[in-house]
Amino acid sequence: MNMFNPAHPGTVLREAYVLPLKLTITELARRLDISRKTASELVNARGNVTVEMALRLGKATGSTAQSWLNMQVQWDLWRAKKERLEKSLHVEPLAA
Amino acid sequence: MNMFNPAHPGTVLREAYVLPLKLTITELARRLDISRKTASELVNARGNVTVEMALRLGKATGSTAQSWLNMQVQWDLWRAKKERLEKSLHVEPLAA
DNA sequence: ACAATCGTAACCCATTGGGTTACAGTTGGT
DNA sequence: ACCAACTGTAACCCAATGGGTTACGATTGT
Repeated sequence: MNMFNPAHPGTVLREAYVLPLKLTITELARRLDISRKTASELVNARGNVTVEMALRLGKATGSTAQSWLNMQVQWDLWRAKKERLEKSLHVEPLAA
Repeated sequence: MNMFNPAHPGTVLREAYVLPLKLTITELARRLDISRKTASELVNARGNVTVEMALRLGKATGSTAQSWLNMQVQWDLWRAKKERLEKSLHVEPLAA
């Protein structure tokens, strides 16, 4: 469970849309109505997919905002696992 | 699709754990190893479930961090829909 | 009744999403 | 071959936010 390195949502965006459609960062930014900086960060797997960005991506790709946010969640959890973050938390069970 | 008002993850936490187990905010904070303030905000449906908080909740409840983050995502999307956020975004489709 | 404990407001700080600007590299037209 | 237009990104800045500490009024128990 949760075994494989999930793709960053920005990577999915690049491989499924930007590259096949030969979109430039500038054109992507224009379509999504965001700055070129934000577009650049996104497709280069820096920066995260926020709720608003997920809505933009859903609208622009015809898929759901859900799916983009889920990718982000998978990515975050994978990164947390790599950093052994969970083990570092000193948490006690709630049920007695 | 996405029809009903989802519960805030903090509300789920309260109704499924805090109330039945008669946990105080103070005790909850102690178990999760967070401040009382953060615990209070969480169970009162203010504040969001971050990745780290989801890991804490997963550990403390025996469920997955995933499920807590999914609740947060549902909540966020629901709120965005209520605020008609999606319609306010001027986005053009990526596919020509 | 008073000491301890409770939940929360006030305040502060570090992080971060995202825009604007600046800039070096590339492209295309003449 | 040159120069104007455009590309992607780094530098910088600001607003929003997660979260801790402290302060404080309310509640509890002995």
